[in-house]
Amino acid sequence: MHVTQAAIIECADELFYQQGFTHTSFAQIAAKVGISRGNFYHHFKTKDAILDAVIERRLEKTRHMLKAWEGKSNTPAQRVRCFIKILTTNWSSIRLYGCPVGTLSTELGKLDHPQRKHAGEVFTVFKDWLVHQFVAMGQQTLAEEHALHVLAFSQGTATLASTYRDKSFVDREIERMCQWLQSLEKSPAGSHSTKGDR
Amino acid sequence: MHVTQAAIIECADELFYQQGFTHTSFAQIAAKVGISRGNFYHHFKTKDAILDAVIERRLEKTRHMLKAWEGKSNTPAQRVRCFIKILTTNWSSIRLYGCPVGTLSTELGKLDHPQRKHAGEVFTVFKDWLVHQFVAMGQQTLAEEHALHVLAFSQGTATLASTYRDKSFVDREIERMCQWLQSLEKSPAGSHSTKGDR
DNA sequence: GTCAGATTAGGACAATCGACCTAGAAAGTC
DNA sequence: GACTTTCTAGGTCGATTGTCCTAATCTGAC
Repeated sequence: MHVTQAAIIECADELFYQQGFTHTSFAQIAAKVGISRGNFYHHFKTKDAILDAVIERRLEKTRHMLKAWEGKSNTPAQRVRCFIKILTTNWSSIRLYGCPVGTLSTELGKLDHPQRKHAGEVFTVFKDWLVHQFVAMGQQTLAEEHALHVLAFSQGTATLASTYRDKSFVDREIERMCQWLQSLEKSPAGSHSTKGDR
Repeated sequence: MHVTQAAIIECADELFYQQGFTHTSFAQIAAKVGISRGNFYHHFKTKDAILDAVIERRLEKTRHMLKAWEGKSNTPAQRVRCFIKILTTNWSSIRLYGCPVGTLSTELGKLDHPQRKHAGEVFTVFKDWLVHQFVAMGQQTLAEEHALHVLAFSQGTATLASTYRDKSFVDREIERMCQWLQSLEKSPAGSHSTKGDR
C-alpha cells in the first residue's frame, strides 16, 4: 500500500534531517511510522533506496514551494527576498538542525556516498530559480554568480546561527542581504539595457 | 606513553573531519594509529573523551595559527584577508570534506551531543580574533557584526563549494569579500573618531 | 637484578546495525 | 466461495558498534 510507503519517506525525511543519515536507523524510522522493522524490505531494499526517495521528495517539495512563491510575489526581487527570509520562516527547525539541504549534502560528501550529487540537486533547483529571478531583474551577466552568492549567504548564516542558536544574528544578516539586493535593483548594471524578457 | 596518546588524537581528528564523528569507529582510528583496539581504553575511557581531546587540539591549533598571522601581516585588514583566503589555502581538503569547524558543529548539533558547545568554541576563537581586527580598523561599533559576517561567508562558501566541488566559485566569493573589506577600510565609519585602543 | 608502574595486544561482552527470510494476514479479482 | 497478489509482523543472520577485562610486555627507578 503506498500510503505506508509515503509515511516511511516522510518519517525518514524528518529523521535524516534531525539526526543525520548515518545516525538514523531502520528501527527508529519504523518506530516513528508505527510499523515493524522487518516490513521495510518490502518497500525499500536498502537504506540507500530510502535516501533516494527522501531526496526525490525534497526535490518535489522544493519545486512546489518555489512555484508557490511565483504566485505570491509580483517582482523578482520580492521573490528573492522570499528565499532570503526562509531562514526566519523555518527558524525553529534551523536553529536546532541547520539547513536540511546543506547538512545532508555535507554529510553525504564525508561518506563519499553515491547519492551525494543527487542531494546536491536540491541546491541546483534553488539556484536555477534564483538565476531566473536575477535575469528578470536585468542581471543576466551576473545572474549565476548572484544566485550562488545568495545560496552561500543562506548556508553560512544557517550554519553559524545554528551553532550559536542566535536569532538576532539571522535578522542582521537578512537585513544586510536585503540591502545588497536593493542596491542591485537600483543599478540595473545591464551592459546593454534590456526590454523583452530575454 | 603520551606520544601514542597524541597520535590517537591526531588520527581521530583527521578521521572525524573526513568521515564525521558518528561514522568513525574505534577500529578505524586504531588501524590508522597502528595499535590494537583494546588499547584505547587505557588512553580514553569513551568515544566522547576522544572527541573532547580532538576539540581541545583544534582550539590549540587555531589559536596558534591566528598568532602566526599576527606576525605575518602588518595591517588588521591584511590579517582578515588571511582568514578570508583560508578557503583557498585549504581548498584540497575543503573541497572534499567542507569546513572542519562548521561540519563538526553541525553534526554535534544534530546528535544533541553534550560537546556541541565545546565544538562551537572554535568558532568563538576565530570570532574574537576577527573582532579584534575590526576594532583595530576603527570599526568598534560594528566589529562583532562584521566578524560574524565574515565567519558566515566562510561557512556558506565552504558548504556550497564542497557540494559542487567548484574552485572558481570560491575565488569569486573571496574577491567579493575582499572588495567589501576594502570598502570598510576606506570609510572608517567611526561615529566618534577613536584614539586609544578602547 | 628486582620490582612497580605504564603500556600494550587480544579478545569477550551485550547491544545494535543493515539486510534478509518466512509465515500469515489483508485486500482485491474472478 | 477459491485464488492471487500485496502487505505486514516477527525473527534471524553475520558484521560491527562502544565498552571493558586480563594477561603479557615494556620501561625506568632503585
